[in-house]
Amino acid sequence: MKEIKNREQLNSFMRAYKIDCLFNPQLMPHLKLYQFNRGENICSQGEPSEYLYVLVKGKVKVFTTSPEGKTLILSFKTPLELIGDIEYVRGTDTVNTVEAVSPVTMIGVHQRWLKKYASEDSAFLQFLLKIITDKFYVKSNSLRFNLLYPVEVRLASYLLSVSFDESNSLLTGQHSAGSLKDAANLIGTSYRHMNRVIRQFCNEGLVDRNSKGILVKDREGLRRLANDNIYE
Amino acid sequence: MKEIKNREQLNSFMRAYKIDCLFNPQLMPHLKLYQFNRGENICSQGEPSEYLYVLVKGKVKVFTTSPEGKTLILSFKTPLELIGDIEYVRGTDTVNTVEAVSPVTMIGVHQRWLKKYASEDSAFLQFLLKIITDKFYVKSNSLRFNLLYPVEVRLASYLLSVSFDESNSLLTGQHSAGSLKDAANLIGTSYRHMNRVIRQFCNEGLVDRNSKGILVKDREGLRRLANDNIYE
DNA sequence: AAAGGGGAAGGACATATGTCCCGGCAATGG
DNA sequence: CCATTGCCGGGACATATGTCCTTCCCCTTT
Repeated sequence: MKEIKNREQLNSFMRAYKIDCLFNPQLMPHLKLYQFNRGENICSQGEPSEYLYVLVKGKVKVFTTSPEGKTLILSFKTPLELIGDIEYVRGTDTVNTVEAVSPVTMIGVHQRWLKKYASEDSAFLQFLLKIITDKFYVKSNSLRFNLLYPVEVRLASYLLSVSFDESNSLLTGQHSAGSLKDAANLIGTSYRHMNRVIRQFCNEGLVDRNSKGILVKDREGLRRLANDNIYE
Repeated sequence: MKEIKNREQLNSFMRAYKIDCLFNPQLMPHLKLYQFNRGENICSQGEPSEYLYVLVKGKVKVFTTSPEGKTLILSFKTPLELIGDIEYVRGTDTVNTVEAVSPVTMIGVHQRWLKKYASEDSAFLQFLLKIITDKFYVKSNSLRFNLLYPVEVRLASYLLSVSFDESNSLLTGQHSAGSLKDAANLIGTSYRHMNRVIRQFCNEGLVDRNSKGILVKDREGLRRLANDNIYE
């Protein structure tokens, strides 16, 4: 993570997403712009939550780790989205880990200033409400999707999510074996079973396997299989 | 549903849950107290959402119906809880069906008055935020639970939820065959498989099967099996 | 170059869950 | 009282997924 000290850029993001009116004047000086590299963690489960972030560019994945050490994917998010909102409202430690899957830009503000200047600000509260409510709605769908569809569909959906960012440009299309292990954990299945499904995808010409990992070949085919993408 | 025209009772509920300060004076005259019978629907998926309800007594179950006609349980709720909050914030039709599983008392207020008198009220907005955020948190856990545990555990959990109300008093302990069919849909499995699991429960002495349906025999045993109850 | 180590893919088997269907029992109507 | 209908429990089989373990390949070390 590194801070981008560019006031003009920060303002232009706020104008682009029409969020400049959400932060009252006293809050403005405490807004900062941050850049995260691909693979970097924005926040980690269990750690104290200090900042509220507004995702304005790039894509992140949100996942949780169970007591037994299994990880489970919760969602992928693209702008406009909030990170750390639940923790801010509940006053708890970070609930889920958030990782950048493409280069990510965020507006960050320390909870201290929000408590001081925004906790009575109805425009800001309404914005929080809207975002959290939408998140809740998405999670409801995700729950349904996960219980109703087999690993095959979830994997297709996962591959689409990590291969393309919010502008739909190809990120890599290439997934190393290491990241595949993650992927298995993330969609809630065993590595073994995932291999089975990958093999099936190879036979169907959807992806290709090489010494480096696997490569997405037929994006449209995957999309057809995934129907509706759960993870975003 | 029937309205209970008892101002004193309404006020005593509000005092008991310390929510009297949430509704500003203009809103007060528009609060009504409603009673729902066991089995009655509070709201139904797809219908326009008009009221925000505050659950102050009893227990409800929340479930969703997929395009293919499968129903899936989302949660059980006990006081203090809101019904219709997501719909109010998003301005959408009812997302999930909510049904009373015990006699239920709710405070209801039409969205029209909320929009008029409460949309800038930061105390009320903060309350909404808190409740919805908690809901979101619970749903995250539920998602994890559903993906990590087999039908056996979910069924035990379900039986506990529908057999006992919020004061933990026994509701019926008896589940008719008809309601079992629902149960299967609700926990996201086939009726056939549920029967298998019930048979297993019988062998283990957890429940008993008779001509009328099944009867919970060993509540503690079920609780042990369910670990942590997902549905509430 | 030979030997060893580590990780990844896939075989073999076990378990969980779904689908189809049949036989029995109870309610209903004649 | 008997025949019909419909629902329910459970058998048989199919499919999805998990677990364990062996084999193979690549890389490092000697």
